[in-house]
Formats: sequence, C-alpha cells, structure tokens
Amino acid sequence: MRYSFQREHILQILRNSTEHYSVEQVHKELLKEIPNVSLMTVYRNLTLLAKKGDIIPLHINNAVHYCGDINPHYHLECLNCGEVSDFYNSELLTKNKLLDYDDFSPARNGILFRGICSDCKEAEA
Amino acid sequence: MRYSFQREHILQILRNSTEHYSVEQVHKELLKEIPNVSLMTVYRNLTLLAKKGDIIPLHINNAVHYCGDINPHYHLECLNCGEVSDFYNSELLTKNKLLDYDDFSPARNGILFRGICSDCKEAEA
DNA sequence: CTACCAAGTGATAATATTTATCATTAAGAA
DNA sequence: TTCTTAATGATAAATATTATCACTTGGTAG
Repeated sequence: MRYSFQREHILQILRNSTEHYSVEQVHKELLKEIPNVSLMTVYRNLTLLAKKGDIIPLHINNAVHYCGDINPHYHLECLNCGEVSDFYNSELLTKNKLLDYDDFSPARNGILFRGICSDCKEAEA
Repeated sequence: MRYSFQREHILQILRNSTEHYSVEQVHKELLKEIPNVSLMTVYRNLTLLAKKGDIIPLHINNAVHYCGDINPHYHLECLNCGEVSDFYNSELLTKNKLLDYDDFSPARNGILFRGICSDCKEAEA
C-alpha cells in the first residue's frame, strides 16, 4: 500500500476525535482540509483502513460509522437517542473469557451492546 | 394494532426458522404463501414487529436481518463468511452482570459479537 | 534526474436498501 | 350492514454504497 495524502488525513480525523463519524461526516470534515476531495476517496480509504485494522467499522442503522480508537474496547449503541459510545472494560475480556465461548473468536473491538444509555434512562425517570 | 393476514405470516416465517433472514429473503419466502404480496408490506410489518419486540433486528453490512427467536440470547457474526448465528449463554447475563456496567442497559437480545466463527477457524488451520 | 508503472483519485453512473406517498382494500366495531 | 381507519400494494423518491475508467501521483528503476 502506497502513501496517500488523502488517506493520511482521513485517518487523522478519526484518530483526533472520539466521535464515530459516518462516511458523510468524515467527508465533511475532510473537505475543510482538502477542498474538492471526492466522497469516493473517503469510501475507498475508510474501507482500506478498516481492512488494515487501523479503524473499526460499526454498522449502525444501515450506515457504516468508524471508530478511530483501536485500543481494546467495545461499543454501546443507544436504541433511543442513537448515540454510539466507547466502552472500556478489561474485566470483560480477561475474567470472563468471552473469547473462548462457543469456539467463536470475537474481534478485539468486535462486541456491540445495543440498549438504553444512562442519559436516556435518566430522562425517562 | 389490527390483525393482518400478511403480518401473521411474516411472523410465522421468522418463528419457524433459525435463519436470520434479510427483508428480501422474508419477502421471497412470503411470496410462496401469498402471491403478489408487496415488498413494502414486508418492510412495514418487520419494522412494526421489531418495535413490538416480537422479532429482533440485526444490522449486518448495511442491511437489516431479523431473528424470530425472542428467548434471551445473543448473536455472533462471522466477519469471514458473513454467517450470523444465535448464541445462548445465561452465565453472561447472570454472573457477569453486564447489565450494570457503565449505567448502560443492553436490550435483552442486544449483544452482538463480531469475529471469526469456528468453521472459518478450522478452514484456515 | 527522468521515465515508467501501478496505486490512488475524482467524476460519473449504477446498484442496493429503505422510506414516502396515496388510492384502494379490508379489519372489526357500531 | 355501514362506517371508520389500519393495512396494503403500486409507484416514486431518498439514502447509502459500489463499479467504472480516464487522469494523477507516489515511488522505484534506469
């Protein structure tokens, strides 16, 4: 894989944010730095970066979002407000040995919890 | 909500299968029982049934698939072959108290593990 | 330093999935 | 049986993604 100015910027946008941007959102951010950059380039590079393991794809409501943090963690998706947040919990992997269940090997960042976030629970109460 | 012949059949298709059909696949099955049934009707009713909690929506690669089993269980998605399978593990909920972490309440069937399934691991080895 | 090749880009078109609209049909209560 | 409204089906539109291909650029070999 060859160096690409566009790809490098795309990666930095995700690395420098805790958001989980959609492709459109990455494109919008990238346009601030590289005018006229094509949406196709964003798609192409996000797919490549995900394949390389540099970013984590999240399939949220029929659109891919990407996480730029590759430290071991999981994701929480609120079914009420739609917010996706990072979830760090080393216990979950080490103590509970999820990796061994059922001969299935979850990817390092491949566990997604769908439910109701604390903010939405409070709002309802 | 009023009774609907179409909706009842859609629900039964999912109840009587361990597959996790896409909308197109449900439509294809439904056509065997109700000729000329509209794809729109399938979309509409799957959305309704999911909202009622009678079926579980799974977002796999930008397309929704539905699970007709509402007993407490989780899902495994193989990143290699794409297969989605059910994962029963009562320990995971009771012993590990995932529900309490981080003030986030996962839906009863809302945990998705993305990784490599046993079949694909064997194939590689 | 220059020429070359293949990876990467951007414009465009095509595909796939889902949602919106609305006239017609049918569930089910009065 | 009549009436009201949810549900349907045909159609069109919106959204998200992938395919194609001429052009550009990274990087290597001469």
